[in-house]
Amino acid sequence: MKMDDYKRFATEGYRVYVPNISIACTLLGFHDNKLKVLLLRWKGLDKWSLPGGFMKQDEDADEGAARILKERTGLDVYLQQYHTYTSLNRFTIDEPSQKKFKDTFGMEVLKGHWYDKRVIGIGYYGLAEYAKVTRIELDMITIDSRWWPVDDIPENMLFNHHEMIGGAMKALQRDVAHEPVCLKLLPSKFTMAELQCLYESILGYSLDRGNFRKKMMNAGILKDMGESTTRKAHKTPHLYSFDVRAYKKALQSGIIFKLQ
Amino acid sequence: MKMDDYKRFATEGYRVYVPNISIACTLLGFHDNKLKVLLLRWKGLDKWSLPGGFMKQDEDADEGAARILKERTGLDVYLQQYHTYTSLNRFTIDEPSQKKFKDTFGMEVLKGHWYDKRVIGIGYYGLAEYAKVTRIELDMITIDSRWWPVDDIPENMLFNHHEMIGGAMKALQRDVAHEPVCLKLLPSKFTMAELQCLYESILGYSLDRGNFRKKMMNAGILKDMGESTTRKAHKTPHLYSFDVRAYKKALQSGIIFKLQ
DNA sequence: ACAAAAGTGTTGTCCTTACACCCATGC
DNA sequence: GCATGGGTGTAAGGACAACACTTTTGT
Repeated sequence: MKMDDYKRFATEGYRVYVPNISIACTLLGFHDNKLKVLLLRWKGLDKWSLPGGFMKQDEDADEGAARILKERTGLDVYLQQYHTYTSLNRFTIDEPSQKKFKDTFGMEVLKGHWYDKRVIGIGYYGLAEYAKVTRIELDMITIDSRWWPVDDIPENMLFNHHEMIGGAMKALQRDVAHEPVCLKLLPSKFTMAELQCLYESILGYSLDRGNFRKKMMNAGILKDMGESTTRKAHKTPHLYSFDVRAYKKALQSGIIFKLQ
Repeated sequence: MKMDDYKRFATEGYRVYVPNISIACTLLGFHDNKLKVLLLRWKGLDKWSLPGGFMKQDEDADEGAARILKERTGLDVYLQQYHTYTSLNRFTIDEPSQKKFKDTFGMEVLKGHWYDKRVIGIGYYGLAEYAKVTRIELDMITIDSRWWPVDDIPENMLFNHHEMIGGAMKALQRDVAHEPVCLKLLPSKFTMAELQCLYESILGYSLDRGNFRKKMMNAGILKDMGESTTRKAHKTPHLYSFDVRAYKKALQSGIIFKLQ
C-alpha cells in the first residue's frame, strides 16, 4: 500500500463517491459446520469491520455492493439489501482510535475531509460458497482479513457493524424459507448432516434428524449423488445436490421449519 | 399556502435537510374490504405521489418517517422500513412536468437548487386504522389527497413511487406471518369476514371460509365480542377483537397461509 | 319462500412429532 | 466389541383441503 492512495482518497474522493452514503456487506460462508462472516482489520486502529465503502456517483447501491465484494474476493456473490442504518452517531470513531489512525497515516481521520459528516449505511448480506473464496484483497486501509463465526465475532468492531451483522442474520432467518439461501452457501455436493446443520445455524435452534431428512426427501428438491469418498470413522454418508428447479419451485410456497 | 414557503425551501432547505436522502411512506389503510394507499396530488404537476420528504440533519430515518406521517395525519402510525431505492434516474422529472411546475411556482423545479442532484429514497410502509385518519394536511406543494386501492393506483405517479408501492406490498406479504399487521390495520372490533378479506388482500389469493375461521379460532388469538349491532339483510355476524398477547405470541412461530 | 351471508360439521389426506431401530465404519 | 454417525421405520396426533350442511336475517 502507498500512502498516496489514502491522501488521494481524502482529497479527491468526493469527485467519485457520494459523500454521505456508504455500503456495508455482511459476507457469509459456511465452513466447519458454522456460519462465518468475513471481517477486515483496519490498519493502525486495531478494529474489525465489514467490507464496505462509499457508493459511487455513477452506480446504484446494488452495483456498489457487487463492486465492493468483487474487489475483495474476485467473485460475484449473491447479494441482498436488507436494511439502511441512519442513526446520527453510527459513523463516529472514538478519540483513541482517531489518534492511532493519525499515527499510522500521518493525518487526521475524518476531520476536515469530505467524508467528515454524517454517513448512512446501506446494509447488504452476501452469500458465498466458502471454499470458492480463496483470497481476500487488502488495500491501503486494511491489514488483515479473517472469517469469524457469526456467534463469536470480536468485541472491537468499527462503527455499528456489530449491529449490522445481527440485522443480516435476522434478515437471513426471514428469507431462508423463500430464497435459495442454502444453494448459495453450500458446495455443489453436500451431506444431509451439513444441510441440516446449515439450517440450524441460520435458524438458531435444532431440528430432529430423522424428520429433517424425511421432509427434505419428500420435498423432492435433492438429487442423491451416491456415497461420499471421504472415509471417516463412521458409516459413509451420501452426497446430495440441489435440484435447482425443484428447489426454487418449493421456495415459492416456502420451506418452513417451525420452532419446537 | 404561500409562495414564500417554497422559495424558502428552495433557498434555505439545505440547512435543515440532508440534500440527497429522502423518505417515502406507503401508508396503508383497510376500507370497504380493500387495502388502500394514501396519495397526494402535486400542485401544477398533475401527478400523484407518496407522502414523503427529505430526511432532516438532526433526525434518523425512522424519526423522519414518523414526522412526515405525523405532519400529514396527526397520528403515530406503525412504520416499517423495507427497502432503499438508489437507481440513478429515480428522481428525475420529465420536461413537461418541469414546465408545469415552473408555471405554477414561478421558478424552475430542481434546476440549480441544493436538491438538484441524485436523491436516494428510503422506503417505509405505514399501517393505520383507516377510520382514525380523519384529515390529511396539505402543504405548499400538494393540492389534494386521496386513498387509492393498491390494486388500482393512478398512472401518473411521481418518481418511482409506483415501484415503491409494489415493494411495500411485497414486504407486507413477507411480514404478515410474523408482524402484528392485522392488529394495526383493523379497528378494535371486526368480523371474521373482514379479517379474512384483509388476509386475502395482503396475500393476493383467496382462502377457504370455513377453514380460515377454524384456523383463527384454534389459534386462540381472537376474543368473541358478541353479535354485531349493525343489521344487514343477512345473519348478523359476531364481532371479534385480537387477544393482543396471544396474537403476538402466535406471530413468533408464524401465522402462515400457504397458496392453494 | 328465498337469497345471502354467518356459523358448524365431516371426511380423508398429508405432514409432523417423537422416537426406536438397524447399518456401516474405524478403532 | 463398541462408539459414532448415517439411514430407515412407525404409530399417534394434528393440521389442512374440500366440501356439505344448518342458521339467521331482510325482503
